[in-house]
Amino acid sequence: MHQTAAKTAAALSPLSIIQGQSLFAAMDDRLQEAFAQASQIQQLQKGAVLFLQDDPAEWFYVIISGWVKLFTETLDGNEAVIDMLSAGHMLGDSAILEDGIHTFGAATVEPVTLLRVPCNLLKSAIDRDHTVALAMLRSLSRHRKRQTREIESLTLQNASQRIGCFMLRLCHPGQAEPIVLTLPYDKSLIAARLGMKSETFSRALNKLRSETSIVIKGTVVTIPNLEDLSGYVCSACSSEFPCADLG
Amino acid sequence: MHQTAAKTAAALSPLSIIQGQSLFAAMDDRLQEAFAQASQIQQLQKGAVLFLQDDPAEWFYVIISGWVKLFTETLDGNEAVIDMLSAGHMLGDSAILEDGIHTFGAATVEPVTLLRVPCNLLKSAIDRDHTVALAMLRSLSRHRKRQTREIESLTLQNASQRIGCFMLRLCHPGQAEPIVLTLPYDKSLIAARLGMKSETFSRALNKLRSETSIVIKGTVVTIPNLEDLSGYVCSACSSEFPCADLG
DNA sequence: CGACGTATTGACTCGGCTCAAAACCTGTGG
DNA sequence: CCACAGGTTTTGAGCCGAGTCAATACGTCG
Repeated sequence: MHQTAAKTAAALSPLSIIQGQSLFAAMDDRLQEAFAQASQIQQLQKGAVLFLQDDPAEWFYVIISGWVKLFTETLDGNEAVIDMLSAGHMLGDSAILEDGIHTFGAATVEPVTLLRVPCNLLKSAIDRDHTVALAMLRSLSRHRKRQTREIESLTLQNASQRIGCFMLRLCHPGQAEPIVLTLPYDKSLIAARLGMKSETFSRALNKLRSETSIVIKGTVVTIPNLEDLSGYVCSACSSEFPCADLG
Repeated sequence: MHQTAAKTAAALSPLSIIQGQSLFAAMDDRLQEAFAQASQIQQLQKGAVLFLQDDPAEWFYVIISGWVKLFTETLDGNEAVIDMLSAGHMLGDSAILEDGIHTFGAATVEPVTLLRVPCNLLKSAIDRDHTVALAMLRSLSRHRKRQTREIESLTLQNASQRIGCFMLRLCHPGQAEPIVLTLPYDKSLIAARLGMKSETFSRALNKLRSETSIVIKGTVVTIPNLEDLSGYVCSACSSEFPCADLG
């Protein structure tokens, strides 16, 4: 898993990371250099907090390896997991458009490598450079779509369907059956991510097992028949299976 | 309510509507004129469909008066109300960033007056004009914030709290107690908007009545004590009462 | 007054949560 | 190699919130 980071460590420079991000792809070389100069690669342990809700946003982050969770905490101490992000995703950048205040918190859930980039640099790049603003628009829009699906999922799908939906999103379109995949992080985290308790997750998984043909053994999931699963899951959703997951 | 539209009908020109929108505020006069030229004012009956999910997006809309509901329908025939919008709000514009396909449906829930604007005009304005792109970014960002609150609300608040939250958002910050307000649309619609059935709404409203000091009589709500209500509602949320409602 | 649509109430079911106990892993040290 | 400690996952029993279906009340408009 994290060997990926170690293996390619030699090839890892801020510049190369930046060039791999669609947000930066449209920038000219000088601007990319400027970003690379101002950024640092960070290695973090499990459970490290990148920032908290209402913090002033100094940095945003690009994930190089590992999983990061976005969350909010309620006054009475509950936590809602808003999203889980992995390699290649950016986070915290949207604070630029929110008066420079983070509207959610972010923490690692395992050892994570990431690139830390100053917000003000991005802010001025957007203000100055039209192509950057357009790239940011595309990024925000993708985000919006993701969130809309989230709302739909929470309102219309039950626990088992949400779990099935989660698994379908781990499948790549052209894959041949039977599809074998590994759950990307702890079940209790998946549960939180899907807005349920881990006990409920466990039971709902059993139900999914009995209602479809999938097989779960530890963290390994086998899907013998995609149609069977998607039939069960997508009936309570507005779009059918290959419901374009948005990077 | 709708007299507002009738009264000011004389002053209503596409141009004046457009100039009242923050998205268009930054445009120069010529561009505003071009938009006004290409737009039309429409009067619609209750239940009119503006567009459906997956429709190619030809137009987007600015609401002049009345309420419009945004929704998605699942394959098995359920409907989720994503948002309810009223005068001054835009809708359908985000399709520009989604390959020109609407990602939700929109329909009126009462007689509505609106301005219909061609999408391609906005699309090219964003592509060409940096200030327009920035305005669009701000608009999308506001939208994103709204959605995030939605997700939080659905995961963390129970039915009564969501109803209370809905009422708090109808209050204006500086208002003196007791606050008297009128529900903006049918209770069954509010229920759908808050992701619950109308029976549940009715019961949850009773509960809210018994747990706080609010008084409901038909469509009129009286809040004798804001703190009392917000204490009940906001404990299950990440931000406290005057949780900036975003236009 | 009667009729229709909206809102409420009642009785029941079911899904998901809580609390508590057992089972399962995984890594550590003897 | 085994035993054990720590965490994670699963299972069990009971509860509560929200959905369903059906019946009743309310309001408003003709």
